[in-house]
Amino acid sequence: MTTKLTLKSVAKTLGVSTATISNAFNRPDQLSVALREKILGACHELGYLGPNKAAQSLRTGSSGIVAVILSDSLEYMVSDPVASQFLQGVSRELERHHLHLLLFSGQATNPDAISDFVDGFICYGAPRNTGLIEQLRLSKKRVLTVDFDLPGRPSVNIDNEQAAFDSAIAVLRDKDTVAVLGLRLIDAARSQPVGDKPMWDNQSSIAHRRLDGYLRAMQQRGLTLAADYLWHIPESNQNYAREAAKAVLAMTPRPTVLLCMSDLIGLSAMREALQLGLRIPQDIRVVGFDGIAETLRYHPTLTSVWQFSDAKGEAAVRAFLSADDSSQLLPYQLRLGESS
Amino acid sequence: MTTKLTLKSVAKTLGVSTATISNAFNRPDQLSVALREKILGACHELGYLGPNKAAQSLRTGSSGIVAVILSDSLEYMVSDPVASQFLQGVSRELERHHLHLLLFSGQATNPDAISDFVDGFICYGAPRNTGLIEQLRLSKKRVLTVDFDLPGRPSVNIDNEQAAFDSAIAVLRDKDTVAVLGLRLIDAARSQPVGDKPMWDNQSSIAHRRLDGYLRAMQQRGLTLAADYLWHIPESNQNYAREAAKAVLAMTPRPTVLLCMSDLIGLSAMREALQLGLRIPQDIRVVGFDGIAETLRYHPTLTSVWQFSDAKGEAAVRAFLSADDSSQLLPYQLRLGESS
DNA sequence: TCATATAACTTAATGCATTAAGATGATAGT
DNA sequence: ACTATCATCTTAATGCATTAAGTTATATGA
Repeated sequence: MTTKLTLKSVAKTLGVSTATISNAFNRPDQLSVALREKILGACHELGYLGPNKAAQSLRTGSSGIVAVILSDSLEYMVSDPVASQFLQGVSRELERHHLHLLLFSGQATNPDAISDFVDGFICYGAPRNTGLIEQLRLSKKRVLTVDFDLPGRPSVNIDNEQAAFDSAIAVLRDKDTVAVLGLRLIDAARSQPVGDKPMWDNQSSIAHRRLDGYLRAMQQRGLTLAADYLWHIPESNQNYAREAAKAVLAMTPRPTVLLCMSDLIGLSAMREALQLGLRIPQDIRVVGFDGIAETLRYHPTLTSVWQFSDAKGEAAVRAFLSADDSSQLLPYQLRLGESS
Repeated sequence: MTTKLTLKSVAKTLGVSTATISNAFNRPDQLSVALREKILGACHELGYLGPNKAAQSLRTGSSGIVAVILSDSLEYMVSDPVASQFLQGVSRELERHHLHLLLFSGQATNPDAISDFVDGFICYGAPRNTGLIEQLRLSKKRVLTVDFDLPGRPSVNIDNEQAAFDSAIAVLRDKDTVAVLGLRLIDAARSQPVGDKPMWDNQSSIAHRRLDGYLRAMQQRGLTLAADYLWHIPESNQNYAREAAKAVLAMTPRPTVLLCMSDLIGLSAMREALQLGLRIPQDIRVVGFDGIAETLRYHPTLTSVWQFSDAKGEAAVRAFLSADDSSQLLPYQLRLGESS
């Protein structure tokens, strides 16, 4: 049985001190080139792959791993094009810095369980789980939030209110009947009109910021949002969206404009409208949000706010790594499509 | 400035030994109930969340984190329905055991970098990167492979050869002209006929096992596979698949059967065939592989081998956690659709 | 009453590494 | 020739916890 390989055992084998082996791996300037090469060669021979990272992390307080917490379930996130774009950006930028990505869902996993293994958290989307928010608030590690705010923590976001305003103002006309297909406005698992149910977390959620923007644009056009024309959709997915679109399109008077809080919702709404024999944009205009590639392949193309989620992922990592604790707003772009 | 919270500092504060604090968290039977509750209460007060996991992991050699290595890039995996199904299963089963999932791509990340933080590796799909294979072979941690074999390591898989045979034999008739749209058969970045280029890793790759199954079925029907009718597709995605399908359908004689190594390829091939005005299954029959939900929504529905990737993910985790080092073959199911 | 078992804690060795401070010998400057 | 400097390596304190073995005090039994 070969003895376990550690700094100590390797040092003894080579007849040098542990400090020297450590320096050979971490601080080349601390020893002669000849000895360093001899050591690294011998380590390779022996099969010693370098200092144990857990010990290293314990000693130095840094592990090179960044945790990305997804507000929704991993399963959902992985299938949502916006989130997966964001993840691509994060992953790319982390790789550039030779850091590793620990991905997990805030639904099921407890950050405390892994907090000691990571250098910090990038938290994507406002968690519904208030316990999680509390843990992040109290965490001693660096925490960066994306698409929502946490008191005292830096964040990366776009100006959702202004972006929503821009997209709505570009589409709305006098006399329009407007319906809003909103994302996660209340605490309900099915698509339904918001009615007078208590809204979720008015402060920081992107959905409410967007709603504010829509309402401001409507106000400016002299329009009001009728009671049942504001819909809650629990997740940005086709089934929930279709359900809502179908119901909204059946209402009297029928909306002439659908303001949708995601492109996936927008696309579903358009499909539903076409199925009913409505013409776009003559009978009904549709506005999305996010900017996903699928909207370009589909006809009519969807008017939407493009927010470049992959760049957002990269920006999030850079903000996470910087010492700067201020929050930043990223640029977005309104792109008019055939849907309006 | 409040002092750093550690076992030691908490122990001093409470006037007990570090061992007792440790036992309060890990071995309740080692101390009186009263003291334990007093300790846990005090820790909560102080904001001490429990023993540092890095130190714990260093001492005990176990961290509660399982790494899942994806042979392809994270970006791709996340968008492939088969892989994402698998991941769902893995994630679900890990959560049941209160373990955490560290997800990363074998392309960009070095397992050695995180090896010390995890309890082992579940490796999904044969990596092209031979360095990675070597690292996994040499790893001191537990390694379980899925969809390929590594000498001396347990694996989870289906019988790809037999499954491919079953699907082909159910569709093939005498006088058929057969084309195979294969996945990752050679080392090339574009879709192309395999020709006489050297095949990739004949031993364990699922693609070659499937090819063997197709060929055995053809042989049994008295058919042979003509030279340019075996195609390589670099990745299971729409663009690559369409390219290949378009080329294959333009060949003379035109194939009457397309054996496709994934459902995504099968769907793309059907779209291409319909676009050319061909009737399915009268003019051309198509067979897929994997079993993804999208094939049920599409018409004609695709004949395919269903392999229940989410159950495979769960099985992989169970096999990983068990002490059993033997490999296991999971059941699959041939489902005939309108495409044959 | 005294030996013995048990419950409840503590001591101290250990896991694997980092790093400031110290030791040693060679080189250089005057 | 003597001191200052530098390169090169070692010593030893430290990070945060686990756990076998040891210590007390209390309970049990004859």
